Amino acid sequence: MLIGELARASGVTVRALRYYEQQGLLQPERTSNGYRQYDGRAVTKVRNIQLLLSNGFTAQDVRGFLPCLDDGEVSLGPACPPSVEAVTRKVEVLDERIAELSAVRDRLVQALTGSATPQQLGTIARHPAYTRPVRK
Amino acid sequence: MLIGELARASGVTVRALRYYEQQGLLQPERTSNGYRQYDGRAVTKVRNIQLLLSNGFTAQDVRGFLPCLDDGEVSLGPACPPSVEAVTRKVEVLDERIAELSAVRDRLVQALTGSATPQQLGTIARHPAYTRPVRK
DNA sequence: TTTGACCTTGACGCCCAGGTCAACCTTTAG
DNA sequence: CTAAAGGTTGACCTGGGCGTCAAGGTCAAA
Repeated sequence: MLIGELARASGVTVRALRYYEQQGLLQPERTSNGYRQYDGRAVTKVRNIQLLLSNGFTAQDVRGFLPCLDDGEVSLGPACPPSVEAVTRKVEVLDERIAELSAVRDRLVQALTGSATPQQLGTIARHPAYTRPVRK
Repeated sequence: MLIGELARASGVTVRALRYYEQQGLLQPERTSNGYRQYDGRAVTKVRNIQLLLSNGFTAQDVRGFLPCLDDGEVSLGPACPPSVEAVTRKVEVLDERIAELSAVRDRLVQALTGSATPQQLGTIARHPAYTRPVRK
């Protein structure tokens, strides 16, 4: 799979793909003529990268996430490079972001329905009870 | 409440506050000597702004959100300036973002627990069943 | 063999969310 | 009166995530 094809398949530009590589997020093979060669898993990988970048994470952040999101065939569990506690912290960061966005969402919905109750107003900053199901 | 106090209270810098104002996100009063004067609701408002900006939304996006998140005392329901369908679309955008982040989170947790099942691997891009409770 | 589509590596440019510095005014404390 | 702390505008700078040429190599089709 060449770069243009990957670009179309993953919905990002060729430029972005080269940038991701430069940032150490992708390491494609090279064909004999120097063309970048990607395998099928790159599509999902690139989508994940774009997803995280467009949600306020930096390329450096993403470097920390990726090894644990990769293909899924090998190296899962505590075998994924970054230390377990590092990933755990990232999960916590994600939970925070999700909670915050959920709070915003709920307030918008309340605004729409016009059913905002006094208790729930102006409380976005102190996250209203949001609990993610903790996988145990 | 002067700008420095608001900065400390809301956890952003003075510079950021002036930038927000320049972007039309804040309209503080001015004291006789030209100092910016904010009321108490500004704290929550600023936190909301920062929250959205740090989650991949632009200042322009935020301009669209704010009137419906404001103080909460008046102008809720379909009385909030942006058209109802505009806000509805923003809610949808939020739902997408939340779903995507949740998917990433779940995959990270799976990587941690080492219990990733084949069906759930490589599926981040096609959002695994995530359903926000739709307020009805 | 020439055209066109695709690829390569630079390198410069842009936008956005601020950081930083300069020059200056205002108010309170000593 | 003077210093310190906080405010003002204006201007330029920065870092991240690309957009956009420029100049050229490769390859299949006509």
